[in-house]
Formats: sequence, C-alpha cells, structure tokens
Amino acid sequence: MSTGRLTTTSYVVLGMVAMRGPSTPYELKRAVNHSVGYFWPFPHAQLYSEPKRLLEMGLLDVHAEEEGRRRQTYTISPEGEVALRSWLAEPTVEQLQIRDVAELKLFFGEFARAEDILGLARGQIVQHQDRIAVYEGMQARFAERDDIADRMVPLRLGLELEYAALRFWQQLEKERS
Amino acid sequence: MSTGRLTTTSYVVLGMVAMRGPSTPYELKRAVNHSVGYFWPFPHAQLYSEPKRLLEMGLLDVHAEEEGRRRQTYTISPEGEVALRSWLAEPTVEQLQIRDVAELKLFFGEFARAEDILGLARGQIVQHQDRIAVYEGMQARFAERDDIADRMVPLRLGLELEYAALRFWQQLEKERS
DNA sequence: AATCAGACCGTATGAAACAGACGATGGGAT
DNA sequence: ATCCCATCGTCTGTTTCATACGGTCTGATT
Repeated sequence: MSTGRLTTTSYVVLGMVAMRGPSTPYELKRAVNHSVGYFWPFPHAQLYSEPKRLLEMGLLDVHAEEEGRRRQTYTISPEGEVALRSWLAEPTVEQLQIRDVAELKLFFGEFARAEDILGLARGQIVQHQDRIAVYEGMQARFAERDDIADRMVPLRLGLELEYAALRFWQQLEKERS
Repeated sequence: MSTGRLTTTSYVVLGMVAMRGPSTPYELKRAVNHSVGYFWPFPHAQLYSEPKRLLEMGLLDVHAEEEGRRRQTYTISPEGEVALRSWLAEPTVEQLQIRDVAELKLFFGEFARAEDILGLARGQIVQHQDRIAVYEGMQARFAERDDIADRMVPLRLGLELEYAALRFWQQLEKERS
C-alpha cells in the first residue's frame, strides 16, 4: 500500500490480469504480443516491474511458486478492480497518437530524392500488408466466438487504420511512378 | 564534437532547422505544433535540450543573442546536413506505431458498461472531428502552394487515418445504439 | 510613471519508459 | 552426462516524459 501514479501501462497490466485471471509476467507477455501490444507498445521488462508496483499499491495480489523458476502469479485485488473500472469509466482525453518515421521522412521530403521516397513507399506497403495479414488472421480465428466480440472491436479499428495507411502508400507510389 | 546516439527526435530537430533556417527553440516549438508534432509527438522541453546535444556533436551551430532573453539561434552545420540526408536516404525499418487509450478501454470492454462505451465513442468522434478540421484547414491554406506539395504528403496520410478512425467510431456508435 | 495581468519563453526535476544485453533455467536429443 | 536451444527473468544506463516553476516581456489601466 504505497503511493505512486498509475500510468496507462499500469492499466494495461491491470486489465490483462483482470481479463485472463491469475497470470505470470511471462504469460502476460505472450498475451500482449499480437494483441494489445499493437496499439499500446511497451518493452516486456515492464511486465516484470509494473506488477511489483501494483502489488505495493494493493491493486494486485501475488502467489509465488515454491519450486523451479522463481515465478510470480498475480491476481487482481478488489481495489484493483475498482481502480480499473473507474479508469474505464472516466472520459478519455488523450488523443490517438501516431508515430511513424516514414511519415517524418516524407515531411522532410524536399531533402530526399524521389527514388528514395519510392523505395520508402514500397517498404511501407510490404510492412502494412504483413500486419494486415496478422490482423485478419486473428479476426478469422475468432470470428465465431461471440463471447469475445467486444475484444475484437479495437482490432477492427487497428485494421481500418492499417488499410487506410496501405491505400495511402499505394496511391502515393502510383502518383510518383 | 562528442559522441552520442541520434534518436528520431534528433532528426526532427535537425530537419526542422534545415527546413526553416536559423531558428530558436521557441520558434521550433511553434512550428512543430499542428504539423510534425501530430505524427511525432514529444515534450517541448526537448527542443531546448536536444539542440544542445546536436551542438556538441557538431551538427548544429549557435548564435546567442546578447540582449534581452537569453535566446539561442541554431543553424544546421554541413555535418548536420550530411547526417540528415543520410538518415533520409536509409530504408525505414520502424513500424507505424499507434497509441490510443480509447482503443485500450475498448479492449477491456467487458469491464465497461455499454453506456460508457457509448460515451467513449461520442468523445472520440468529437476529438477526431476537431483534428480533421485542423488538418483540412492547413490543407486548404496551402492548397495552391506547389512548392511545398511534398510536405503536404504526410498531412494527407494523417488525414486519411483520422477519417478512418472517425468512420470507425461513428459506425460503432450506430451499432450500439 | 507605477502597477498589474496575462502571455510568452526557458529551465529544472524526479519518475517512467526504453532497448537490449545478459544470465539463469528447463527439457529433450544424442 | 553433455550439449543445445527455447524459455524465462533481471539488470543497466540512457532517454523520454509530464509538469511545475521562474523569469521576461507587452501593453492596458490607473
């Protein structure tokens, strides 16, 4: 029970544990990959440090394995559920945030050669296609699972944004060639 | 002339100074707002510290004002131009990165009430509409300026992504109500 | 002229995020 | 037994981050 601010990453951990039930950091790491990690990326080391913090704040409980690897299994505490729910309920003020060095390079486009821009576009197209494939795979895999339909919603948004980006780069390539 | 890694933010500063010519941190701050800051956000304090680093590396030059506020005017050095150009030319490996707490909350949707989700959607719609208005304003303002057409390219991408996000939230609201 | 409010501009600070190397553990195959 | 490779966890120094704070200027009012 100590002080400390809850960051968005804190809520990711909290939410993940709430959603999955008892989890070890490594399990969280696997669960985060190819899902929530796509629209809230952070280094995996934080899945070991952050639960410790949340534990001190009384938002998570631990159960440590006795044998083998030292392994902490976390569960959400009642206080943790309250914190999570109130965060979910409060209005979101943060804007969608995009970071893309490809766009940056384009911004300084007058310093780049046309062929460099073209190369850029081709690379981006491949990357977006890859990600779309992953997204669509997930979508297809869970298509009939009505019980997790809500969790598929953000995936749909991610997918829409990927499509938009892909179309953009393809269009750009067409214009320039 | 010291060591140190160049981060993406370094290149933003470098690129901005190259593009604008002699600039003070505050001018950079204003220039970054509502433009490059939309797809590479960072705190303004870095516009004071980063140029110092770049100066030590010999990529920028300074000219300090003698009177009034202590104010540093930076220009790009020949070495800086080389660094910038070579960065622009090298292939981009970084993925487009999205961070959106609204999406996050949706992901943990089963813990939220339907009306909260609806409220979320409405809030997001307003925010995206605002940003679209800003983008479109910029676009309109510079529509006839062929000389900076390249710099408008990333703006177009930003706009496309905003449209996609807006459509998504509107669709979601329709489904849920 | 003196005061004052509010914008403008720059700095400081501690906490959090970051990348990624490193170390330790497990469990088969030979 | 041993070796290899995937699995799992920790550690490190640096960078980023948000935000509070302190100065500085302008110009309107008295």
